[in-house]
Amino acid sequence: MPELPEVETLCRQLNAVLPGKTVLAVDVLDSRLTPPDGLTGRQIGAITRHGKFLRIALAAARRGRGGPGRGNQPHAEAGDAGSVLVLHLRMTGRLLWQPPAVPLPRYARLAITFAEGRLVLADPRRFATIGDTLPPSAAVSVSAGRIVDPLAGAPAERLRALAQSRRLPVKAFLMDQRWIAGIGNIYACEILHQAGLDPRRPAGGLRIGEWRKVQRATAAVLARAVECRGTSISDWRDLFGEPGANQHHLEVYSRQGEPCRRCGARIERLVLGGRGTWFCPCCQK
DNA sequence: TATAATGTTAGACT
DNA sequence: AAGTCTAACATTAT
Repeated sequence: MPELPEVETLCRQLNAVLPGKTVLAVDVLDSRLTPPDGLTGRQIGAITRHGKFLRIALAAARRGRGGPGRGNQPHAEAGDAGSVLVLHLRMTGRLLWQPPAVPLPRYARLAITFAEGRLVLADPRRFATIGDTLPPSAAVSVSAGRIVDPLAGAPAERLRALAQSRRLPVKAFLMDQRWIAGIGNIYACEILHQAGLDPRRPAGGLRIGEWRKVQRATAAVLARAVECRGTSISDWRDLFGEPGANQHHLEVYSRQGEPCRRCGARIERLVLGGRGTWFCPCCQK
C-alpha cells in the first residue's frame, strides 16, 4: 500500500502529532512483531522518512539517568539502536492516530498509547516490520551514487550511471530500493507513462535524453502524489483515516483495457518481475 | 473458487 | 562473482 508519497504523508502528519508526547504503553497484538524494549516512559522526538521507512526518534527517558555521564555527540546517524523506532509498512500496513476510547481497528497489530490518544499499526497481511535501526541498505552512505530521496531529485546523470550496463527492465530498476529509495509499483508505472518509455526497456539502454524524461516525470509524479496525500486505490488511508486523492490522477495503473488519455490506445497489462505492469503500447516506446 | 494485491528477500539460476 | 529471476511470506478482496 504505501510507497514514498504515502509514507511521506504519514511522516508529515506524525510530526504534527507525536513529538513531545510520552509513551505510556506498548501493546503487541501480533507475535511476529518485536518492538525494541524500553519504549515506555520515553518521549517522542522527530520523525523522518528514509525511502519507505519511517524512523521515529526517542528522547532519553525523562526520569532518572539525568546526571553527567552523557557526552552528547550531535546525533551519530549510524548507531541509533535503542534511541529510535523504525517502521516499514510493506504491502498493507497502515498507521492510525486514534483519540482515547475509540475501539481498535480491524487487523490492529501494535498499539502505542499516549495520554492524548494512541498510534495503531493495522496490517491485514502482516508483512509490516518494526525494528530499532534502519537496515544498512537504507543508510545514507552505502554507495555514493545512491538516490536516497527521489522527492528531492533524481538527476538524469546519476540514473544513467546507476543503470549503466544493466539489462533488467527499467521498471524493475526504478523500483530497486538499493539504488533509488521509495518508488514502488504504482509510481513506477506512472513515471514511465509520463516519460513515454516502455517499462520493458533494459535500463542500461536508455539514452541521456530519456533519463532526463525519467527525471522530470519522477519529480512531477511524486510531487503531485504527495500534494494529494497519496493514492487510495483500495485501502490506503492517512494517519487520520482519510483517503488521498491521487487515484484521480493515475494514467495507467490498474486501467487495462481503458483508453490512454493522451493517445486513445488501450492500456495493456503485463507482468514484469512478478508485478502487474500497466502501460500504453502507443505512447511508451 | 481462482486470482491479484501499493513490498522485500532468500535462494536458484545465468 | 555479480546480475537477474522466481517463489515465498500471510491474508483479504474481488
